[in-house]
Amino acid sequence: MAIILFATMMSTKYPNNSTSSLRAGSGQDLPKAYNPKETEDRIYKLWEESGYFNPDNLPKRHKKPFSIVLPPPNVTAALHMGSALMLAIEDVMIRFERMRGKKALWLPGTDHASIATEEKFLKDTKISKRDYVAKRQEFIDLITEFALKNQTIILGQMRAMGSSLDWSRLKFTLDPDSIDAVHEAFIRMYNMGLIYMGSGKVVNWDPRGQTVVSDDEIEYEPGKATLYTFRYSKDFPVAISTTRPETKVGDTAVAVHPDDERYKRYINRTFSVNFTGVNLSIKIVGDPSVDPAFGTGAVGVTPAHSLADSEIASRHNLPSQQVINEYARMNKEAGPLLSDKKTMEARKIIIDHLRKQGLIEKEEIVDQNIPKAQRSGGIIEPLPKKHQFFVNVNKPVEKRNGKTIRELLKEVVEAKKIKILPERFEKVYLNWVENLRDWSISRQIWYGIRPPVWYKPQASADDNLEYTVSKTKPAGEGWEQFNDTLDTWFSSGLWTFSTLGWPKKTGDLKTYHPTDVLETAYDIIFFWVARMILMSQVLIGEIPFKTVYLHGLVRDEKGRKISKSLGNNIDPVSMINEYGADAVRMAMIIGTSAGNDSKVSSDKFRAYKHFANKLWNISRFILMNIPETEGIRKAKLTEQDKKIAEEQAKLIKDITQDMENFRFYLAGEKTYHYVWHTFADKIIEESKEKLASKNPEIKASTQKILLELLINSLKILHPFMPFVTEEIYSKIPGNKGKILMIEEWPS
RNA sequence: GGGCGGUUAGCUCAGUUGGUAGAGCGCGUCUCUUACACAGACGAUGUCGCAGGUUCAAGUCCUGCACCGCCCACCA
Repeated sequence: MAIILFATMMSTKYPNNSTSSLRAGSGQDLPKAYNPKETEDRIYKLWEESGYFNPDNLPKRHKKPFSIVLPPPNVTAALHMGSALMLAIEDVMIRFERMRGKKALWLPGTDHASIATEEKFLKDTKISKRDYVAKRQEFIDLITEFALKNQTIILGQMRAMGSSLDWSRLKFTLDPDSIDAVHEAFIRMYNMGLIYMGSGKVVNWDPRGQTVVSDDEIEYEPGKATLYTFRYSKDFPVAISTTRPETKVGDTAVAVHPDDERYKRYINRTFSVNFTGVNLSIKIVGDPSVDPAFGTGAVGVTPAHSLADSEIASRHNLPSQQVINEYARMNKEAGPLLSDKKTMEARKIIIDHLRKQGLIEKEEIVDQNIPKAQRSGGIIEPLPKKHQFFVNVNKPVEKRNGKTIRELLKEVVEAKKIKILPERFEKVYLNWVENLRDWSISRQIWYGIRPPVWYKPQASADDNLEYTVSKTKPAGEGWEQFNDTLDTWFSSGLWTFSTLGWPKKTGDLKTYHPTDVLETAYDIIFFWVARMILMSQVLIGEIPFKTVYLHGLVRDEKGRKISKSLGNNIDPVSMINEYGADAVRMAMIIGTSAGNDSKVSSDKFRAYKHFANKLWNISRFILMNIPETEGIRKAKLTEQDKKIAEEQAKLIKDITQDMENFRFYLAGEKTYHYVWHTFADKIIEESKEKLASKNPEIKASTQKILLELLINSLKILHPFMPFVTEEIYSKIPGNKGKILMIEEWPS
């Protein structure tokens, strides 16, 4: 039915073969509609075979280097629309700079993303890590297989987007040279005293993921909790308040404000109490961090299970007693009543006990944020853990004039050595630096890079571990490498220079570092952007990039965040298949300003698909009216046509400025508007009469101006819509063998 | 508790340095005209969240407020 209808439409529309009446010209060979599917693979192959993705192969005019490293996608899954936006913007920048004569390098890579990949793998396969305790290598092999499968998909998606990445420089964070760079970085920072092993520091423990996580990997979920006010025992002089009574068996002190008249006389006295069958020795200390107005003004200090309390404890030399283990259960030290109970069960038991003893003075419901591990969702249990490595952010770095990491991080942005766009994120960044604590880099994840640290499991006492830091196994018997792996951001923090060959002194490093732009989503400004600045400051004394351009998050049609659990992920390749890569790119870029979230909508994709087709038909019309180009190029422009050329030159100047100032959405929109509503609707419409003119000068001038406008339009559109413009460019008579991708940007 | 963003046409969103509002989709009428119906011509629709202020002039700058959203800190 549909087919018949279509055929009828066609026949009524074109009763007599209308194309045959057209003048001779290559345009008549072109189909009526642009076909992205038929074009894209062919054009991408043409680009790849030209070798020009690799800046080393670019013609001589490309002198000044321009470089961007691609934020390496995690090999957890196929790319989503956010990555498509990233690829589109970065390819626009690279193609623009390449055409302007820069030696443009866009360096591709992927990230093993240790914790994220491991979590995703476990979820997808329903494998239990416990079953592999004795078979760690087997487990790693399975994840590697999973990761490589995703990597293959990802690299295909990047190509489908038209990304002009230099594949000859492709990197993966687990490549041998990348691992070597990580080891080198670790060793250097260790020797500089910037990496240290904590001895039982309180860490953020994720009982579900069974690993330590950094402060940045915690998300807070709003919730309610009961705040209990009670005394440890009847004869204890002060009452304390807590939402976590189960931790109180680990208390070693009560802190009050030093000037609090109510408690002043007890300060520095120690009391012995029996609390739920456990004998506690509680010292009352005066500490200015205590707010006398909150609760009773007295805090039970649990050094082992609270970061804040551990800080109080270190100020007063208090002992620490761990009572909760790594499975979020009470340990033996919690006493026979609580031992081996889950923390929530223990809480009930303690509350029952306190009620029976009449020790509770007050119960109230309060708002409380529950800290959860970002990846696994496990509730964070602060606890002391041995043999964990940290990056010291407050230690003076000798090679950097004695400035600390925190100072260095602050300085480069405040002094505008690194520009962050949109500017408001500078504040966000600086606020993070202000609150920065030592960076915990040890993870109990298996899929990742182990630190270059060796120890003797048999010979070493747990408390006094003998270890050595070196790339290779030390001489002698019994040495084994640490089982922990490093935070995935430790390796990606090196990305701008490890991908260029560091620690070797390569030509690439000299030519392309610091990179020009780091383009990424704003949600990894702390995880990644800040860590890259940190690593390059400390290890090579350079900034990693001159400008940070942050794009927003891509949301679904309802404005929701794209997530696996909502199942609202859209595969960019399915959109490309439906609308063409050029349309997807345009739709992602236009109407999306820096740092602001955007929504995907099929309407928008369709609109830009229509635009690609419009451009196609504009070109078809012009090519139909231009039999050859040589004579036309020699023709003289009429005054009127000169004006038209000037107007286009003005627009080009304008959009060039927009491009230079990272206003791609404006440049794209202006170009779109010009091509459709000025070039097609006005100039071409008016040209029809002139092309039919008996005056050969008018006709020649018209042909010349149309061709010029078309060529320039193709050039300025090329960064946005590389496929269709390249395809049309190759159809212009006289362009055989030319590649639009490296043609000169018009001015 | 601190900080940030948004509030502009029915919907989704642009609006670069202040000069009486734009795009896409949608809507109405007409149109096979030397390319394109994935099109063209014409058209309707906004007191630019609210209240003040600066200015010859404010969506655009300043102050306050409301609602929506985000980030950071985290008090036991």
